[in-house]
Amino acid sequence: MTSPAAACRPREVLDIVADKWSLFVVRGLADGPRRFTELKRGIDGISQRMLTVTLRSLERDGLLTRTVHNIMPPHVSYELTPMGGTLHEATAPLMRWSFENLSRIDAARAAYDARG
Amino acid sequence: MTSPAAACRPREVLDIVADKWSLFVVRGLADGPRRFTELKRGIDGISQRMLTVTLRSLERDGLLTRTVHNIMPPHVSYELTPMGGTLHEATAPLMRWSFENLSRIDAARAAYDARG
DNA sequence: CTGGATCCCGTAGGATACTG
DNA sequence: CAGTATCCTACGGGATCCAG
Repeated sequence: MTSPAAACRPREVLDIVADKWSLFVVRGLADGPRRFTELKRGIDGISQRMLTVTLRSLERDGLLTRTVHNIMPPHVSYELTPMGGTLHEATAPLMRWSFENLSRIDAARAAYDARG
Repeated sequence: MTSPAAACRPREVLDIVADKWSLFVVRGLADGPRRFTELKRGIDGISQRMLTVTLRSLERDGLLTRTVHNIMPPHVSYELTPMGGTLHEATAPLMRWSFENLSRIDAARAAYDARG
């Protein structure tokens, strides 16, 4: 692509947001540490594989920490890092916007589809 | 904060955000109406097909309007609706977060990969 | 200039089964 | 409980050609 350096690259960070599950995991950890199964129960529709993959990715990005507590029985807890916390705060307006505009978007879609 | 309920479906709206190109298109229209080729030039790496697809999707959701000027040569302009404008505003904190944390994320990734 | 129509490939991601 | 390992399919998305 050889793009000029002038192009800022929100791409890399927005890929975190653009991920299908990342924001839901971040949101699931917003109120404090959670364990794997707690997280899975709290995120509707996520598969165990995608929860694992997403957690690994967020851990790699320094947004959450993974702590193994014991040998047996296995007990692993996940917790947002400070940076993960600020990410969650940064997404708050977007979340609010989502709730406030869901019905309007539904209406727009219906109208668009009706126009054929 | 973050009341536990709200088991709504942010999924549908977050899918807009989770889209690879939507936020870039919204951003490209933030300063006023733009034409197809202007948008394409402004969004680094987007293909003509994905720009078309993304524009259609955003139009369907009521986030932007498409206006065809019946002159030669063909002239189509896209413009954010008020709702599209508020979406852009809602993403502002996230954009700011991106710029502020890019280097930190790069460092976290490097450290993670080094440990691995 | 603004796209629509095809072709084609890589990968995201779901289902399932197995392990420490 | 908290994953890992496969398998497999759908769809995202790039390249290319064509049309109004």
